[in-house]
This record gives sequence, structure tokens and C-alpha cells, in this order.
Amino acid sequence: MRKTGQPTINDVARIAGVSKKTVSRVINRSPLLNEETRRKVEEVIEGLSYIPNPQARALALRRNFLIGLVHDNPNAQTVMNVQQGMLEALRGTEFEMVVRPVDRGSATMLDDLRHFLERQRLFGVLLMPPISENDSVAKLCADIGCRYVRMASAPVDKPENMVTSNDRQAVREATEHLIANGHRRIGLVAGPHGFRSALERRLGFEDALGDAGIALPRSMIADGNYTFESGMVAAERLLDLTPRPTAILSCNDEMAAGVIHAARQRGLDIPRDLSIIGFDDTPIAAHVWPPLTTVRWPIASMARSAALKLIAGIDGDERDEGVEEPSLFLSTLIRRGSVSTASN
Amino acid sequence: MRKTGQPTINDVARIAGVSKKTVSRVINRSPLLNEETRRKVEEVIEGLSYIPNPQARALALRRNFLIGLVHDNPNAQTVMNVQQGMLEALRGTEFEMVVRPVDRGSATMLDDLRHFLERQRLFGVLLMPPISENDSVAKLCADIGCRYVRMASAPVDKPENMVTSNDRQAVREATEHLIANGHRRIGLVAGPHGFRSALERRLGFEDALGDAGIALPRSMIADGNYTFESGMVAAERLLDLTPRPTAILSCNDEMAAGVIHAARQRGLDIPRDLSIIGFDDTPIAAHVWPPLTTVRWPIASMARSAALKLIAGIDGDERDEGVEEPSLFLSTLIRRGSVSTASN
DNA sequence: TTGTAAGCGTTATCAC
DNA sequence: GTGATAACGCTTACAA
Repeated sequence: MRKTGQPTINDVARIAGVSKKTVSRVINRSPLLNEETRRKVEEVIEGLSYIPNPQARALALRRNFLIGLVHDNPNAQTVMNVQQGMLEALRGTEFEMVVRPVDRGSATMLDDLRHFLERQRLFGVLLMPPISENDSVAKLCADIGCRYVRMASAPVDKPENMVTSNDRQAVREATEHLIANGHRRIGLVAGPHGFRSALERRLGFEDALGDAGIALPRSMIADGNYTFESGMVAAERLLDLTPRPTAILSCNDEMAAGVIHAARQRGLDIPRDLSIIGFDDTPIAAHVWPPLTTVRWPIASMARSAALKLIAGIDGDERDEGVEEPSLFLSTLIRRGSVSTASN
Repeated sequence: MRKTGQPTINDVARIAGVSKKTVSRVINRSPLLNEETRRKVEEVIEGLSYIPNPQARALALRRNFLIGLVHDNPNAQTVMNVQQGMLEALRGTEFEMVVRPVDRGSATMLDDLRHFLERQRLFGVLLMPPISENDSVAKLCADIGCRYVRMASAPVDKPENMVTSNDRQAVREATEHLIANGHRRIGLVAGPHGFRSALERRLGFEDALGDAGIALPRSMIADGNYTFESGMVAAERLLDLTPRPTAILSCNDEMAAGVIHAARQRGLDIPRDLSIIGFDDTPIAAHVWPPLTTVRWPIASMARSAALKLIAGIDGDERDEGVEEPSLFLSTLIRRGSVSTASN
């Protein structure tokens, strides 16, 4: 008799013998509700396997049950890890994930994003690095009244809007590992300017060298942009130095793979002639030869936590109520085969 | 004075001095409309920069302006390429992409998917391989009345619901390339059972060997599951053979990288001691050493085309009207450094 | 604690 | 061609 197979709130109300508002109260877990009424309605809901229509809710609430993933990250694996983490958090909830890549360079990026957010009336968005480091984007969200959580390598916002990793400390420790292995001439393949992660990682590198009293000539830092190719190019430069560095720390795995590539082209043996450390611990790290010693960046967990933060206290399930989602995620060194003792 | 900043259809109607239904007609490009009325309304729309509220439309039309990407593909790069292709097609339209990973193994997969599709009332879904090869999923979509397009390695549905690649022919040609280079003992790292792509690629391999009159002992085919690790394991098996194959064709790049890894561990030089061909042409192919000769699979273009097919004739923009989206996408051999003449 | 009436911003029906 | 009026399925006042 329904045109569409789905039962509506009216069906539930009619069968339960209450008003639709009461059903609505049950759905929304209104506290002022007779326990018996609630049970009765819940039974009918169960029996009908009724599910509130998200479109109608969205219209009435002026808010969609959609979580946006806004990103401009070039690394496929990283984006996928984030999506996976988000979806894990969203599983079993009424929320869905809609993906929105943006072009950091575009002049209309902010306007595009505003239109997107306003039109779709997203419940909230998760901002991935590096776009998450853009304060105007966060401000835009705030202005529009769209919840947001930023994933970044340093606290760039209020804790409730942040999920952070300790890149600086992690790279410091990775560098110390190199130093402990006798390396003194250590090159850095840095990340792109304007990326907070790149800055933090470079600072960690400098921290460690500074503490060890090792001078760091500017020539030992080569710029990259997180791509394989840029890693190759940076490595060329570093390996042209005399004396050559005995170790290279790369600010991500992609570039580290490029470093390996470049080193191999010169007939260098890794790790005998050159030790290498990466960052991220994407699958590529385990798959290159030799397997890459790298820093594991818990990006999926960060995304999961960020998504939970976004929907905290909203989800019908009370399991998370009051539980503060952790905001700081620790990266740790994964030792594999690309580091050995300095031979000279 | 609006509570929310956005102008509504009522504002447009009032200012244009027409009824909201007329505005609605303009929006939906109703053919029976006085040209002058239309122009007038369009001016007001322009002036107000009015945008129809998707939530309200979704409720009234019982259909959301969301395109789903349903996938269970383990390869991050492939999924990202598909997302990128889809989004390219959706850019500038009113559609958004919502991503839905499914678990092929799960007993409740079909039910979960049904609930998802029914609740969200998606406009349509794009089915990625390998889940796209599952006929029950397609049938589910059809039953629910949800448009769908399947991406697959063979025509498994009506043309309007398909976007196809010619994997069989492409692998045949790749194998012929090996044969032309003097290889006779060629191993195959096959894809997982139940994947149509795996079947098609294996068939192409067999076609080529058969045509060349080369016998194919069962031992020359090793099973993999499209992961790096499975490629390594399969290569171990193949390289244990006596005499050893002089070439290995791997049904995707990930596994080919695993083959390279395994070969290197045995001290084999590639391509001198072993020629290798992959499939996909993901970035990994260009980044391994030596750069991998592989078959380029135009997955992003396929996804773009699939998405266009999904929204064909709906998008306000007429540019696509009547233009049949191509359904067959040709894969081609990319020659890089992992193949050389057979030495023995 | 529960119900009634009035939206939310569109589209569909059916007159005019 | 165009416009009242009633959906669409839910929520928020405001009563009771």
C-alpha cells in the first residue's frame, strides 16, 4: 500500500497507537519519555524494521548525515588509509562518507568548498593534511557552522578540532637512530614548503643533529615534494656531495623509494654504502629493496579518531559518550633493512 | 531575514512574480514553458545566485543526488584512480560521490548493501571490480531501481550497464612481446580465483602460448591474489622450477613487484636473468627497479566514462546529450626496462 | 509525558 | 503555459 516499500514514521505511530512526535522522540532518544511508551514504540520499530528516512531528516534538521573528507593529498595510500579509518568509525552509524578533493592552488578553492559545504549541509568534515593546515579552510567551516576536525603534525587548532601526530619527536628519534649507528654526515630530503608536516619533520631532524653537536650545512638538506621523482632528484644532489652523506633521512616513504632508486643507479649498495630512513610506513616501505626502515605514522587511527570526534555524542550508541577521543598519536620507528653502521 | 542565508525557491518565485512551480519548471528544464517567463526566472535565479536545496529535492524526488562507489578492491592506487575518474565526471554537476567499501566474504554483504542503497536512495552506483563481477549485486541494484554501471574485464551485462576493458587481448599481446623476444619458458603469476580479470588475463596468456605452439605445463602457472606478498610467494615457486622460466608475466603490478623482490633475493638480475611484465601501470611500475614493462589499464578513464553513463541525460548541461559513452577501453603495453631477449 | 499544527524546500497533481 | 494545493517524511514550536 505504501508506494515505496519502506515504512514511515506514520506507520510506526499508527501501529504503536501514538503520535508521530512520540515516535520521533524515541528515535532521537528524548529523555522525557515514559519508559513503557518507549518500549512499545521500539517494539513496533523493530517489528517493522523501520529506519528513519535520512532525506527527510536532513530537510527538517537542515543538516545532512554526511561526513565529508576534504583532501588534497597526492599520496593514494595515505588517502585510502584515511578513508578506511573514517569508515571504520562511521560503520554502524547513520553517517556516510562523501569525498571531496580540492585544489590547493586554485584561486576559487575556498569558494568551491563553501558552496559544497553550504549546499550539502554536511554534518561535519575531516580535513586531511596538507589542506588541514590552511587556517582559512578551518575558519570557513566555523563560519558556516560545519563541524570539522583537522589532522595535522602539530596542534594548529583547539583540541576538539584536532587530531595530531608527533612528527617532530618521531623524526628526532629516527635521526638519533642514525647517529647511534655512527652516522655523522646525514642528508635530509625535506618535504614541500608550506606543509606543516614538512616543517615539523625538518625541525626534528635539526633537533637531533643539534643535540649531538653535529653541524648541518645547508647543502645537506634537499627539497622534495613528497613524490618519488622529487626524492630521486633530491638524492642526486645529496649524493653528488663530497664527501658523500653516509645516511639520508627522507620525509616520506615515496621520496625514500626515489632515494633508493637514485642510489641504485649509481651502483651504491644499501645499506652498506648508504643508510636510508623514510616516513609513513606505507606498503611501499616494506616492498622496496631493501625493506625500508621508516617511521610508522598512524594515519588510519588518526582518521578513525577524528571521525569519532566529529560524531561524538550524536551517534545513538552511547558507547562513546563522554569518552574523550585521544588527540595525539605517536609515530614510532620501524626498523627494517635500510640502515647499517656507518662505514666511514 | 531568511533564517538560513540561502535563498529558496519561494524567494525566486516571489521576486520573479511567478509561482514556485514555474520556478521548479525552469530548474528542471521543462519544455513547456514560455521562453520569456523562463528568461525572467533565470535572471532572478542568477541574481540571487539561488541553488536548489538538494535535501528537499531528495525528499520530493525520493532520490538522492549521490553517486555511490561500491568497491572491495584491495589496491589503494586503483581505488584512488577510480575515485579521481568519477569525480572528474561529477565535477560541475549536482552530484557528489559517496564511497562504500564492502566485504565480499561477508554473509550479510548483500543485505548491507541493500540497506545502504534503500536508505540513501542513491541516484546510482558504480561497481568496481571485483565486486562488479557479482551478478547478485547487479540484480540487487536493478531490483531496487538503482542505476548502476559495472566496470569489468569482460562484458558481463547489458552495454548500458557496463564499461569494459580488453584484458584478454592485452595480455595476449604482452605475452607475444615476450615470445617475440625469444622467451619460451614463460611463467604466469595468476590472479585470484573468482576474479573475472584474473580469468581473462590467464586466458590471454594461454591464447598467446597456444598460438605460438608453446606447451604450457600446469607448473608454469602460480596463483596469486593481487598482493605483493602473493607475488613473492608465487615467484618463489616458479623460480624453483628446473629449468627455470626466463620470463614471468604477472597479472598485476603489485605482484610483479613481489616477483622482482623474490628474484632479487636469489641474486637474479632483471632483466638479464629474468624478464618480467606486469599489469595495471600503477605508479609502482615506474618506481621499482628496473622500471617495469607493463600493460596500462585505463581504469580512471573507465571510471569517468562509467560515471558519465550513470548521469547521462540528467545533468542539466546538454553537452553529453545523446553522446554514447564508449564502453570498451583498450589496454596497451608500456615498454620499460624489465624485459630483454631470452639468453637461453 | 504526549499530541497538534506548522514548517523544512522541493516536486506532482490537476485544475484553469 | 501557469498556478493552487497536496504530498515527501521528519522535526520544532507550542499546547494540553
